[in-house]
Amino acid sequence: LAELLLRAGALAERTLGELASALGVLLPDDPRRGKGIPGQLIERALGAAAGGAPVPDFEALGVELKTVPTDENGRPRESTFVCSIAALEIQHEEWESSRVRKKLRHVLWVPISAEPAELAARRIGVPRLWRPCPDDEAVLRADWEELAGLCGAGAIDEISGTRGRFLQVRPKAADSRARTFAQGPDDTTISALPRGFYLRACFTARILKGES
Amino acid sequence: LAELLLRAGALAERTLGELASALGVLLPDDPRRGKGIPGQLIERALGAAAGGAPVPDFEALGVELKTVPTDENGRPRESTFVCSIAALEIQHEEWESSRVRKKLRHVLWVPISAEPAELAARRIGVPRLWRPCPDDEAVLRADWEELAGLCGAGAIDEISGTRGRFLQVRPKAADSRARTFAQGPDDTTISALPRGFYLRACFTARILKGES
DNA sequence: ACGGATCCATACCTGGATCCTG
DNA sequence: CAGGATCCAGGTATGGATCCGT
Repeated sequence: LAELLLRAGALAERTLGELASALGVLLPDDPRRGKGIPGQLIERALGAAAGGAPVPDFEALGVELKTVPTDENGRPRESTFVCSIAALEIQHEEWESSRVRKKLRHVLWVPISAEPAELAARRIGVPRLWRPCPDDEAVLRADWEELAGLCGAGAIDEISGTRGRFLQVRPKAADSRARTFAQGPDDTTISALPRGFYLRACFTARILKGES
Repeated sequence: LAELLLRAGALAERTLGELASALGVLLPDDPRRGKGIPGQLIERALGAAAGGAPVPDFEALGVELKTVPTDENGRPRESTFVCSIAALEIQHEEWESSRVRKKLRHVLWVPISAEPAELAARRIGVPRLWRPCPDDEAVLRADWEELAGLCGAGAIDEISGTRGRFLQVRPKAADSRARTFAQGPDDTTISALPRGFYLRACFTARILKGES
């Protein structure tokens, strides 16, 4: 853990362009074409496990890595994706064993300034290792239980991004025509837009400021 | 059904090259690079539903399409792939509702001479619409129950291609390093090579000769 | 001769997220 | 300004099968 923090701290003040050339990665000119690049560069720089596996980024430590784009004042510009929703299985899940809780038990946050827009010039900030305090976990749990409850009750299409105080449900798909199978009313199955859990920017702002 | 047979019959004696140019498809020179091309050309020529969906090729008719490569005497040169094995779910399946049985309930067989090797010169043969007779279905069922039973009991890695009289289990993967999750002994989960069900050539030979 | 190994394409899913318009 | 829409990569699954070494 100490080593992870050291290595992450050593990235602060460097630009993504420096990181990319050190790793031999070519950056796209248009940032819209590389939405996931910052996160993947930091993963590689810190030796995180590569995608796919259902394990934390730093498995031995149980630590998840999240990069977050900030404005010039260090405030998050965006919400943070947590995980996708398995819309047929969530009705059988409980908060204690949920994917959201697992992802958020221990997180290394790495802020990255989104000014300027050009990927190569964006500058990495000071990382912060975080665990939710009991009060925050209580809110996350309440949000999760409300949202997961709606999904499990066949009301996934009734959920809008306005629900939830820290945690929200929003689309997570290639486009709005994408479809997955979801729980419908009364044990039926419906076709629905794939969705995921996200942390609101107001919550991650508190984390980055050290108020959580 | 009559129309399907008419259209399939109209393909007999034509070459894959003729079909490909009629459909605007470019054939690879090396047949090893186009193992699935003959089947896909026939699918398109007959207006079968394209891949992906868990439905028969001709859904309204409940008919599955299978092409089979033959030697100069019309004997199958290869076994015929039926379907992949969902190695974690097969323990809950029964023959009556199995994917193998669904696929084989009603099949339009289209033989295609594999001489010469060059794809464009291969000639389509006379199609045959087939349903398994009760005796054959009894053998298929016995084979399936033996093989599926082994999978469900966590012995998928014990199955070799020698088991089964008409139906066998063989690898179905990009290569031998591919892995999927499978049922292990005593409710454990193991990592195993993906496998599929295949019909032996001795069985499809009888079908093509009209002896089944 | 045939059992194990392999080839191609498409779709879906997850994980990395940010874009953008009303 | 934030909820809905979207972008990319990589892995897995399935469906179309045939290749090839022992």
